[in-house]
Amino acid sequence: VKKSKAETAETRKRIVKVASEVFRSNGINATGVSEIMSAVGLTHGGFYRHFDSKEQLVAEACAESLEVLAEGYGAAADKGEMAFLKVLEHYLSAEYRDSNECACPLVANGSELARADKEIRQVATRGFENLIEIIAKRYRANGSPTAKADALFTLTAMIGAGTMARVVDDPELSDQIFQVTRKRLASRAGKPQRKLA
Amino acid sequence: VKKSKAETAETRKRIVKVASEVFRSNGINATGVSEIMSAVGLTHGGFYRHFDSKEQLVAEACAESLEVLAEGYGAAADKGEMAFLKVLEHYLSAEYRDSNECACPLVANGSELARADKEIRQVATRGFENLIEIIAKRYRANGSPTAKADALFTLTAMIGAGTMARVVDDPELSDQIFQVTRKRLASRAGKPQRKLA
DNA sequence: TGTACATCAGTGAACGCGCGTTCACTGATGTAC
DNA sequence: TGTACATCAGTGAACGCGCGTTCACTGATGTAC
Repeated sequence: VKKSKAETAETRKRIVKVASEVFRSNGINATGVSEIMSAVGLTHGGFYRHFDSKEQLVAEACAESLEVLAEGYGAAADKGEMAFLKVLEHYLSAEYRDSNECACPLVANGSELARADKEIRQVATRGFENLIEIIAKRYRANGSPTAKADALFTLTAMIGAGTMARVVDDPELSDQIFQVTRKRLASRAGKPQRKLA
Repeated sequence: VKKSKAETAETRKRIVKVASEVFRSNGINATGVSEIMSAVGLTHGGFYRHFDSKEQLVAEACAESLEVLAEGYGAAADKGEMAFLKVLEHYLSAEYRDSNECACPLVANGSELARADKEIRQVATRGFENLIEIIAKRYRANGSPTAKADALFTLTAMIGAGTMARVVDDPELSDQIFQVTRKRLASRAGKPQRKLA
């Protein structure tokens, strides 16, 4: 049942796309190759026509997630400070958390990625650096003399907040984490000389 | 080969202790019951004389890790601001990261805990709240009117920084994450009116 | 205090299960003439 | 343009393996008399 080259290429992309979603919602170790292939509508045996190993898929899925995230951040950043802040704050909201999606693999899979293969960590690092650059550019446009440091602090703080908001069992505490993080990151977003709220 | 009650109780504690270390270094899903029992010097079969399930052990190991962490934080906090800051900064240092230990399960296992059982998340939440209270008390002593918010922001930002410093493949970038986080958290530690660095 | 017996910590084989991966096979696709 | 053949995407059974958990067994511990 050979498929055309176009179909084959599209199937490969669909596998990566689906994997990026499933890994983020269920975890990397906890997700089997079969589960992904079923979600794509295929059987597991065909997987190795497209990838050398599960690890290769993890790397590509992680890259895909981070690229999509960067597109969103980049588009918002280009629309000015308010639009950008709005996107950041969306990721730090209870509604978004409760949607049971998590666009960011650094939040959804952070501690698994820290123990992953060299190749996977490389991909994660590149994606992280890319996000940092997008955020730093926004801060630079706002006149911050410490834009890269601002960006590093903002993004890592967001990742910590996103992670803990999902760990914590108590919705009120989870909301408080989001609230304080939103408030403090907004107050320093490109305005390094402003007082803390 | 029945053991005395004292021995049995001690064995149980050792299993929890060892598990708390192994889960933090190798991950929760990636660590088998056999691996932990071997590290304790026993065979896997005896595990269920002490615990109902692996999940129960995960919960107790997580609690143990967070209690030990809280003791360290608490002791440092009682010694004044400088001692406390020194401890916080230790956890945000390259030497500590490279020791391949990670005392904090919220960093080491964050994304796994977010998907864990109700009981495990409850334990993690209680441990997190306990840490928040210790940090908030320190900030309160420094005269901050927003001590709990300060503590939430500080700890979640530390968790994000610790996680990303371990994900990232490039030691320089990893060090930058620590550096900026140390600097900014120190500058606002209990001094909410101070300008940003 | 000494003896008889129930308890139960720890052993190691075994359970069913799902994992990542391989493989013989099918049949449509793409290519060479 | 039509035919013959090699390619290869996808199937589904099978591989070895390690997982969490169970269980019959051993023999020292703790208890009842």
